[in-house]
Amino acid sequence: MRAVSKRLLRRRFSHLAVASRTEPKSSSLSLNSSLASSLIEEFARCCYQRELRAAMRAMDAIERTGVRADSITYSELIKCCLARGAVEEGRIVHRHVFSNGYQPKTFLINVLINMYVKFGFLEEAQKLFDIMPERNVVSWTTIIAAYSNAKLNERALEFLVLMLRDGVMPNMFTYSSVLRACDGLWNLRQLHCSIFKAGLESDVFVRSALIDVYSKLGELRNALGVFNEMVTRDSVVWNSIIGGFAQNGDGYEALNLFKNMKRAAFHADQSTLTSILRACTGLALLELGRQVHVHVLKFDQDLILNNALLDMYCKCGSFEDANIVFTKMVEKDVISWSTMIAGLAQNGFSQEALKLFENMKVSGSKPNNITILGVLFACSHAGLVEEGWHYFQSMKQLYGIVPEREHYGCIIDLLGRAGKLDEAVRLIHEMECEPDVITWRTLLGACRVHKNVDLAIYAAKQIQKLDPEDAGTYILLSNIYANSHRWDDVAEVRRSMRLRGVRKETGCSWIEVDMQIHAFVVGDNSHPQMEEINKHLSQLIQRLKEAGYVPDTNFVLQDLEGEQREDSLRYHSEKLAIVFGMMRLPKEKIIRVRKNIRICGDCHVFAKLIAKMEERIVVIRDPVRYHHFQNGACSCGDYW
DNA sequence: TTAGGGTTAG
Repeated sequence: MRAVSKRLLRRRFSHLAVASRTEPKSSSLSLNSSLASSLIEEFARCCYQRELRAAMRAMDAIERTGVRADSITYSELIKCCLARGAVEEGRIVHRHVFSNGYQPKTFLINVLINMYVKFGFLEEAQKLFDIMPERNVVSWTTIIAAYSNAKLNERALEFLVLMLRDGVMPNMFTYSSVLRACDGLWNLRQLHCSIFKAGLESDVFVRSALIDVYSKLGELRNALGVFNEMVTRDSVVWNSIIGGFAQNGDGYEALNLFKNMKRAAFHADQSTLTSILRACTGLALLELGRQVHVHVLKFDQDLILNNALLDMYCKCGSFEDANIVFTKMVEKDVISWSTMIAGLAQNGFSQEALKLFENMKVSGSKPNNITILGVLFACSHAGLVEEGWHYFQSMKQLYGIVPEREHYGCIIDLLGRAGKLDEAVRLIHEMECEPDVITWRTLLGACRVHKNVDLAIYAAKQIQKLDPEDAGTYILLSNIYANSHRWDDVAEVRRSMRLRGVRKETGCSWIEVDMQIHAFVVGDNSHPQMEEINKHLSQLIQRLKEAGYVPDTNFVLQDLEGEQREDSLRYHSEKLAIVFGMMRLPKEKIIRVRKNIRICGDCHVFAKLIAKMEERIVVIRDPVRYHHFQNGACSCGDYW
């Protein structure tokens, strides 16, 4: 126990001595002021040391002497209850506050409301708020913040309107709370205007809330505008803007802002590092991620940060590192398990993912909808039809998780890949939720693998009904026609694309070498070493051909002939990136390539052969999964 | 007495 000096107690609780002299006394009891003073001193000591039970006893004793504790005394006791998480004692104080028909001051009711809010009893907070004779800005702000935090956005905004009608002016506390309740740009702009009119736009809390909400709505230019206008920034504001860019998939800008943050002499804390890890994850920057890991060690008990680290290693294709972090983690939650399960599944270790799911259940952690998605993904990508069905059908019964569109999507993928296209279509029609573009595109992908042209056309038409601008559909359809040598239909698809202004996403691959990112796009010769890369690639292809490699021209979209067809395959961006990696990275280093569209069959064969012939490990991450190439094989088992 | 930032899928 801490030793407390009397001087400190007097300074902190000087008001109590005053209270013992000024508060109304019971008429039937004469006050023994010396007894009250000593009890008050005992009460103050207990509150200061958070000895709740002793403080409650002291409060009882004080009131038995006929002294009613004042508002500040009660509020100290409520702080004590909050610090101890003592709900029942909080309720007892509540009863004391209102005993003998006493009408407490607005200040004290606010404290009680705040106590119920912090304990999570919103209804009780609301009841107290309703019976208040007078409500000040703190009363309104406390209740608005409570609804904002509970994600009851409409209610929070409704109370702001009621507050204004009541003639109470919101302050910076109110605005920073209510901003989080904005789920649309219209509300946000209105509030931003009100903040400006009230002259509160310079408050750092309000600014960080504005940055955060603009970011969450994807309005990064507005978020950056608010940030740039700030004269004085603190670390939370920096974290808000960095997090905003990281969460919206602009890792480059997040990293750039992080550099500026360091230049402005701010240190990275857990929140900063989490966002930076997310940026590394999005850009597949494993080496930078490893450097961030060194800083994460300072916060090795931080669960959120460790989870971000797990995700970074999984998504950057280094499952070994993820496993080391996961094993060392003292605390694991459903996100840690789900990240690892999905990470294993995406990296092609389906059986291991399912084993980990069993371990998770043994550990007592309860799976959520995302965990099950990872499990179904593992089954789907390994062609485990029976296991997938089992998990899908039991998820509601065992874990109370209602299948959502994404879960159906995994099963449609599972059935489709296994060639059970009719069953996949039947399931789409039986879904409890409406199929969306992704559902139909999943079926379309399966049609392409199994060359079912008629069903592909049906699926594509469903997609085009929902989204006539979807470029992916045109590409897949064009692919199917090309593989069936239906060049007239290919031309028709391309004509429709031109008419609608739909453009195919250009394939791009990235590779990190010496902490620099190198990007490769078909037909773009701007890379300074492109001549050397092309030369190296031609030599490699020649050697591969001598070893039996035949370019698979079925993946060529255009209706080209002979060598022209081969050429368009030769310069696929992932091939350029792999060759560049071979040129620049030592043999023991893994060649890690990130791609914006899915890997084609020819590049897949190429990577397998290169891995064998050059004795290298190649990892390619496409938007859906990872391919680990080693010894002439891929972790996906050629099923993707 | 009231307020701000970070993690899993899609």
